[in-house]
Amino acid sequence: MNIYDIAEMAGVSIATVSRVVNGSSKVSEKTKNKVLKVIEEAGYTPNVFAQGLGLNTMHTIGILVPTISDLYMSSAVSYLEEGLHNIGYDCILSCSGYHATEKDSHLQMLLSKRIDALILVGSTYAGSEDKSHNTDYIRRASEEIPVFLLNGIIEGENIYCTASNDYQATFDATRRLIEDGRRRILFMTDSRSYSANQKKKGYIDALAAMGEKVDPDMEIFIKNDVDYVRKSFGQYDDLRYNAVLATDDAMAIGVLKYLTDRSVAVPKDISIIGYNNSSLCVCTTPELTSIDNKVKLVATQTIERLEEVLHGEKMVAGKNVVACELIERGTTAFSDMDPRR
Amino acid sequence: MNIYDIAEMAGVSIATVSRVVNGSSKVSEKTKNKVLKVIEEAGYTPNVFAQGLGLNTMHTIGILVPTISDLYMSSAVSYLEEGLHNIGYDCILSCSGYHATEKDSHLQMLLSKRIDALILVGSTYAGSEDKSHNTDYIRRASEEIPVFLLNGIIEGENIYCTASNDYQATFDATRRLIEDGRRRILFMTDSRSYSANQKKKGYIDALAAMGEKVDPDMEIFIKNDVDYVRKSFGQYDDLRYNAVLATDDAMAIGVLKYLTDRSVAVPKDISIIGYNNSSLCVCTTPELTSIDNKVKLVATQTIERLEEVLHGEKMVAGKNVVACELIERGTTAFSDMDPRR
DNA sequence: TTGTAAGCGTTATCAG
DNA sequence: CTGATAACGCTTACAA
Repeated sequence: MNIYDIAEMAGVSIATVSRVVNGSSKVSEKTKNKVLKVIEEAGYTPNVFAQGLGLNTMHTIGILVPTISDLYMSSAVSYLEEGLHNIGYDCILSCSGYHATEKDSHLQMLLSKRIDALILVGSTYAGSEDKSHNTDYIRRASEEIPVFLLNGIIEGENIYCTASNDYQATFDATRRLIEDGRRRILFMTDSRSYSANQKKKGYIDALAAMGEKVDPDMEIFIKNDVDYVRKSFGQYDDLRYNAVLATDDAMAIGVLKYLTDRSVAVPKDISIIGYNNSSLCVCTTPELTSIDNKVKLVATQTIERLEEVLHGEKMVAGKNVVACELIERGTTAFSDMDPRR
Repeated sequence: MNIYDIAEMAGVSIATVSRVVNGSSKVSEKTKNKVLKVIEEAGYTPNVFAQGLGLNTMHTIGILVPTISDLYMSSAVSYLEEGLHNIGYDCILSCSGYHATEKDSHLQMLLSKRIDALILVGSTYAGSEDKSHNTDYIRRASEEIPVFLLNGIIEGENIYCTASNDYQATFDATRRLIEDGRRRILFMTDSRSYSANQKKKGYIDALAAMGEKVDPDMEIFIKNDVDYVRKSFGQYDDLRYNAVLATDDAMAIGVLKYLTDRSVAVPKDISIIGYNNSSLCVCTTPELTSIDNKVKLVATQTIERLEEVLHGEKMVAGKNVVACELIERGTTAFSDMDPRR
């Protein structure tokens, strides 16, 4: 069942059928209805491969994500998919893991599918200061199609970034803790990604701004896993911390669990702040205070930029930043003297 | 840069280039190397649209899921994507929501992309006894391409199902609770999907098998949301339940939160069992006992069946069932008298 | 408004 | 082993 069959049945040429299918205006109402009726009855669907060949697009967007089995990523992809669907694009999903060579090969696979644009989800694709993972492969991709980074920043032609302001978020959170009398703040992270670096910078700058000394021992690199953190956290006892700022909720919960096991009072003796404001936060006791990095907003704005770029708009902002919000729950108890309350 | 360019540069015909690209054996080592070198230097990549047109496939699998923003679904998709990638398929993801018309339209969108097979994730696609959502649209899809259900069962030609044995799981869990002296077991669900029905049946049959009376009031239909359950659960106080069996972890956690707020002792006075064994389970205090429905195994087996079917194997099992496992944590305290321990 | 015909870039069937 | 050449099913100037 192809366009020739329809043309014959309707007694018109294939060009006319094509025009009807594509909603071209230059078809008389009469023939249009005739053709539509035949299409309907025959149950005809255009062959997208042939369409793709002719138009050089299949209206497909590639989404690359380290793993979809992560609350932040799956949430982001959920919003992205919805937005793309609304503007008539399908999305092909690829999970690359965190390893550089895998990221590259998955990206190549996506590019070979002739996608119209590429969305990279998560700051793991934004490289970091130590050149351990570089971003050349992304730049190369951007020579072929527009590349959108969700929660990462790379400067470059045809690269469009939307990220939450993680620097400001940790800066504010750290200052808030210090103002509340917590001066020994543990900073926990599991990554050297762009985002992780921003968070760390915010933490350090806030310490400095508040006149506190920056102690490298207070920066902890650890696996982002509740059980792992819970079981291994004893090694940090002698740091005599009274607050914890984690770059992911699961780490924070690991600490909370550890402290609860040891009957340490949270938040009375130790305050804990997580990151992402995931659904895990409301499960713990006490519930976890967390920084909401506004994944919905970031995803929505990514789609808006994408739509602009794909519609050929010039002058689309290459960089977009969204403010985070501290969601206070039971693992912190800030005094009401804070100016922002 | 197309096959003609390469052919010219290499001084061969396009047929030869095509053979080299597709690794056909009938090319001399010499010309093969010559062509490969030219391809390498030119950075040529075959146009997948043209390939698709010729071969009538782009090696793409459609994955339909109600939402990717759900721990079970995202975990399933994660395993599916990995498996598909390994056997050379890309996946195009579509999130349909739970509404019948949307499910149908998203499925049509996927079919129109000429995918090689369709995977439906989650029992929401398997319909239910009340004909509120029917499964005709799935049957129709199966006339065009093989359809794979992950965690749902529909009988039919060209439909292949892999599901966890939810019936047995709730049957065993219920019996276990009764044997432990918990005779007033609340059953909570948020759905009338195939899977939800199986779970309910297991619960009811176990009650009957153990000589307990089945009280319809003990079956609670409620939203699967921690906060919602927590805030609204007071209305069930007079049911005087001493155990809760929920069809999803979030619901179970809502109850746990409610009971903790009211200082009810869990598991001493009330036992709680969740479902899915999600990452939420280890976050609560006490941690949540949950039924592990083996999403990894189900996904892996789905991919195995898919590979068989796509490789043209006849006699592929249309129905596959995987056993669940009760993961005991802090919200239950079964006595050691239980025969299975 | 409609039709004709030339691409789009492959694969695959034949001959040679 | 290699090369012409005909599909594959559509879009789109260009004619009419």
